Amino acid sequence: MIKVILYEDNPQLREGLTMLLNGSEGFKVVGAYKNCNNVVEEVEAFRPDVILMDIDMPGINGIEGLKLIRQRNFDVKILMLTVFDDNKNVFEAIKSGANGYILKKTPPARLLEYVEEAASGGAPMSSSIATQVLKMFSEIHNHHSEDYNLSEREKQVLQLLVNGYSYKMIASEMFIAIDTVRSHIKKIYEKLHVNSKSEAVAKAFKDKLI
Amino acid sequence: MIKVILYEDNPQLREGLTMLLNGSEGFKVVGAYKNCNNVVEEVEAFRPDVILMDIDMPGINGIEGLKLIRQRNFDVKILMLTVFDDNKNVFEAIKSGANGYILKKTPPARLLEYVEEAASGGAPMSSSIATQVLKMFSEIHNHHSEDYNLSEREKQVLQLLVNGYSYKMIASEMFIAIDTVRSHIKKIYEKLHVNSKSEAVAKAFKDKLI
DNA sequence: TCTGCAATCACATGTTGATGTGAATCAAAC
DNA sequence: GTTTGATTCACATCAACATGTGATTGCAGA
Repeated sequence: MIKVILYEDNPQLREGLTMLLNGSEGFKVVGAYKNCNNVVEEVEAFRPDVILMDIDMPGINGIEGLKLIRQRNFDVKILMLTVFDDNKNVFEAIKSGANGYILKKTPPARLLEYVEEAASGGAPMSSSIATQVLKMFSEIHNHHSEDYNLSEREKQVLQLLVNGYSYKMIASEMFIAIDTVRSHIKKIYEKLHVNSKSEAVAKAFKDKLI
Repeated sequence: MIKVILYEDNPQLREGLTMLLNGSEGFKVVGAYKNCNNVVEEVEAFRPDVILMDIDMPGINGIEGLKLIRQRNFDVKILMLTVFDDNKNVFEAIKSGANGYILKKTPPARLLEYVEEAASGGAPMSSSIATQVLKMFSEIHNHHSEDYNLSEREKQVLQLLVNGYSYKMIASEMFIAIDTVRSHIKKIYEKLHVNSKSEAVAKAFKDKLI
């Protein structure tokens, strides 16, 4: 039996979901509220397996509710419910520890599957949401477009710069003269189009050269 | 009619998938290969809507195949197939532009749904994979542990340092004397436990203070 | 009220970094 | 077989940075 709490401000939808879940084998709604104002107490009292959490609610909204629950380390799966696949909220919810993110227009049968999936440790997502997540992910990790044609030796020097080494330290670390270090760094600046150590370091991080 | 190409080295599974898809309304297998050695030519020739791509194959493997296809900007959805939800491969596939990632043990009916979902722009994922993706995501974005008690003014200075400003530029940007900039920076170094501009910049990035 | 502390400025001194100019060696590419 | 570019080193000069020491102002909390 999967115990569920609903947070949803729209009374019709709240009632509808309650009836759907209570009318289905293996689900039981142990609470249904129109906002998250007492979310911690409610979760503590009823210890649900899954929470269906609307995002847009008056008072404490779904994202804030999610954070409050996660702060307390309750072992509960939280499925976010939303009308739109709004980029910003998806991002925020996921990094705050939501277990899934589904659209309200999800058909009832599919919704029951999602709740079961969440309860058993999965991460159900409406496909439009999943697409967004993958897109965000690949955007984050495909930033390293350029590599500026740094030579091996130049990369080593840049690495040491990033680690906070002075020219002198780099020279002794690499067993070369300090003037050679200067040469390399000059070349690096040309290639990265910068003209100071800290700009080079910043660029190394930004472009994930390091 | 969704045109599909399969890449799968195991002959039984390849045959099985071909029969499953060809035997189902709305799907047609236009090619089935045991490796990616000619992947670009094959995709070019048959212009499939969806590719089912095994990861572990002799010769050019699935990840490499994926990258080859994405390099050419073919408009094709690629579903990765794998036995395990191996962290490293999931990560690599997603950032290389896979549209979905599913386990081989996926039941046939569900697999057909996934192919349809991919064809219509979704991002089907087996739930254990989705869980991993969300976990990776929230790990990446919950790194900002400390904030070192920097004052507002100090944060401003650090921000400008990160942007590559010199002391002189910071002074004129903030309408203060250069000696005041020095004072702030000295304080910042103390708080961050560093002793050079580039170390401070590096730390700002690492700890996501900026 | 007194005490921190953030924010501001000043002066001095030594270190480090940035840039210019020049040159030698060696391997790979054309 | 010459050119290109990576790697190495040298000398010189000026700008930028790091550090120390000290001082004033003004706000906020004990």
